Amino acid sequence: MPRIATPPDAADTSLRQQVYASLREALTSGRFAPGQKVTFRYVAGVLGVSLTPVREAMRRLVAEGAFEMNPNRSVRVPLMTRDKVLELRDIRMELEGLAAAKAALAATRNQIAEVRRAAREIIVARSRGDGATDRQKVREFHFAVYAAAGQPTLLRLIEGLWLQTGPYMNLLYPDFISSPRGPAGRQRLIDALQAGDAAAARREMENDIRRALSYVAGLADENGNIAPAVPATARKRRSPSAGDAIFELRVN
Amino acid sequence: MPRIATPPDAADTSLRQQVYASLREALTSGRFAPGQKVTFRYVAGVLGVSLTPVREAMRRLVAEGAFEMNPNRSVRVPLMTRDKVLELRDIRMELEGLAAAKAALAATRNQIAEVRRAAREIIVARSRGDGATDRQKVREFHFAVYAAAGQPTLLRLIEGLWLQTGPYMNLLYPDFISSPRGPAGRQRLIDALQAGDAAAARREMENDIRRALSYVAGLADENGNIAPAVPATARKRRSPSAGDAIFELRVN
DNA sequence: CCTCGGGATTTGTGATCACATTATTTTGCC
DNA sequence: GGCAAAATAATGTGATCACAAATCCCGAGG
Repeated sequence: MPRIATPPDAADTSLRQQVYASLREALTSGRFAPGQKVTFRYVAGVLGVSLTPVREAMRRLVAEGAFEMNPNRSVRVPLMTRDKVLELRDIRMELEGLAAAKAALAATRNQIAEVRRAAREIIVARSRGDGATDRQKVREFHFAVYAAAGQPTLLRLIEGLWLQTGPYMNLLYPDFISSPRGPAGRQRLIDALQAGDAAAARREMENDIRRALSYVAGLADENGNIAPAVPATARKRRSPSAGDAIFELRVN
Repeated sequence: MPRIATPPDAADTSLRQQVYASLREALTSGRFAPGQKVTFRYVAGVLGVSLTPVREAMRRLVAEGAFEMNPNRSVRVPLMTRDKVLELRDIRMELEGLAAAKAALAATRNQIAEVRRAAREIIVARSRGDGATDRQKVREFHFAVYAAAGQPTLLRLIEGLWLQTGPYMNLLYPDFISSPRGPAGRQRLIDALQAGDAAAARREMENDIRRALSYVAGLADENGNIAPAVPATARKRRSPSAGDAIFELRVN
């Protein structure tokens, strides 16, 4: 198996890294509600670690835009607006289009096979109405392409962008996802990778992102807000503890 | 005065933020040598603060790619390779081209005036052979354009990319910079902004970045390395203290 | 019933300490 | 004198504590 662009912190076993991975997982799978307040001590309590690694992990996520911090120091899951979605759409079209174009020029046979496998699994999950697996496989499909581009910095940037749009991608279900244009587009993308046609690969990737995020932008209310804030945080009076099941520390 | 995209941490007076700004300044102005080892305690000693804010600032810079951390836990200024420059070139062409295109559609009269002013100051500095001011004004010119795009996430991404290429931009002096194509290109970019011609603005910006970073990539040696490592760190035996003059804590 | 104030609580920030691991220097042997 | 091994120093990591600012809660006053 050829090695593909491996995240540089693959062997990082520090608590900070585990907390970071846990929060990232929780964010992308939608276990935090938009607008929800998330305190350092709460996370530290649930994960059973001290404040130090939590602070560093959450500060990084703030820097990446996955959390936002008010000037009056409180960390929240960002609310999404139409303008923000449109900005992210245009950025993602550029970067993920670039990655697809590079992948068309650089992908190995095995890497293309990975892409193809993910595409098949999307169809299977979708036929079963399994939205969670569907989303997971869509992610694998995209990142199989991006990994094939062999550009580590580009991959890191794209991961950061997915972290910001991720919690809102479930808004695509079930209405948008039923369109038959998705599978056809993915097939054309695979064909372009196979043929080494960078321009076509870029075009297909751009179209995919444009369609999905334009749809999400269209869900905004008259104020431009999408998926409005949950009624604040269900304030925990008791001290949080492991097993609160919001998320878990992922041990490797 | 119309509001333009203001950095979200404009009013952040925390030590962490000041350390972050100081290190960023030191990196972009080339006060750290590529490959140089930079320890937490060293920075803390020079800036006269404890490890805590230094750790958080440097961890963020590692996440942004401005420092790199070996698995055997030592933080270094990254070495640049031809492949990395070419990857950054292509990413920057996409994102800064996008920003220029957006700026052409959104720039106000005052924002265009800012761009024009920076362009004039580049010419002045260059005629004086003042490389440091030249670099500073080139940066101001570019970011005046990006700010006019009014896209905060895009601006943040571009800042991160400049942080990575910044220390190597002085390699453009004095040979590359003497080309007369730079000023003419900037004028065409200004004209495109004025005319609201997004495609032309994007083209000029892309050409500018392509020329500069392709030149830098061409400076690589036979191993693909650019500006090889300085002879390790001038190891400090005595404990570092304020006034070591490598960089200073910027107090607001 | 709503509004405003004041005290208790929560929460992020920064400093300090202990510890394990890595790096460096010194020592001892051939 | 050269080299390996032990000792010493350096360094990142995580926990804990103190503190100030922000927030929350509750009751007095209208």
